[in-house]
Amino acid sequence: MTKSGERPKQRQRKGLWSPEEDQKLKNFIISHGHACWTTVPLLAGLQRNGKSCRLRWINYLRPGLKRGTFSEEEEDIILTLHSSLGNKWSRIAKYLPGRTDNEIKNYWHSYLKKRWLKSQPQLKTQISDITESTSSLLSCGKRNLEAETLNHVISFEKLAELPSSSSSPLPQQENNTNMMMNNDKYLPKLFFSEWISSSNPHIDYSTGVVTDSKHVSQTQDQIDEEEVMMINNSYSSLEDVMLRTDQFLQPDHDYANYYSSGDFFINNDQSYV
DNA sequence: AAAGGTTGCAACCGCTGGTCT
DNA sequence: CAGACCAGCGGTTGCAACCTT
Repeated sequence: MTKSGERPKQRQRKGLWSPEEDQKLKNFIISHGHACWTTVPLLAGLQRNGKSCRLRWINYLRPGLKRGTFSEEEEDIILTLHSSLGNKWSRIAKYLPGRTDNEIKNYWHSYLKKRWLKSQPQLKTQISDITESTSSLLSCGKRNLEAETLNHVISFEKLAELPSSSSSPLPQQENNTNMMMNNDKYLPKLFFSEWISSSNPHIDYSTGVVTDSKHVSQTQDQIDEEEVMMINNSYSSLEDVMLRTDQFLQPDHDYANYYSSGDFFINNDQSYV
């Protein structure tokens, strides 16, 4: 450290990350977490700045990230949320588990914006129609994915306005298929990452950060296994999430036990266990 | 096959707001 | 209260891969 508190100037690398750098960063954060991003590169032996490490971790290395193309449901969510939130990519990303704000932003600029511009007048009409018809559709039990997507999004938007509460984030809502009773027994599947972060203290899957030193000794295999489980979970479709929230959990189940046993997740054949 | 254009994505930059001293 | 520091966010850039001519 210099007199002014600056760290000694070290030649910092820029540009694409090498597999070796990725491995170093991943290993370091998995075993130590990141108390302060500016110290991470120093302690991990990387010639990068903390900001770069943080970005690399969040956008590429952290567990639970979904890779690959966006589903139609995800596209719809982005379009709908963008119409109400604007370019609030981080907020939009909160509703798409496994997707990063950067990924969503890139997808918007490269593809969705064009689609949106093309279909905007049509989209407005659709949304207004959907809004009008949602309550009647739901009351007669008819499945309409678009209507339910919108309803879902509206519910989540309200949720986002609430003060953060990891244990029980859901507001009381009536006549809404996506919001269950606010008693921690029924929750929509989209909140899995938040549940895991609260029920599994050593890894916060919303950021992928190891937070509890008691678990530092966890092996790479164990972590990889959890990562795979998380990824598998992320690939459940929005329809699964929205239409089956009443099925996938029974009252009185212990989420932490579900998580640790693996029973919590969906089988490959998409049946719930 | 080669050159030029386009696209997609990773990473950087600058700004903002929160926290600490 | 002011300044320093940091994390997070959104806009922008750079570049490799792909496509078109």
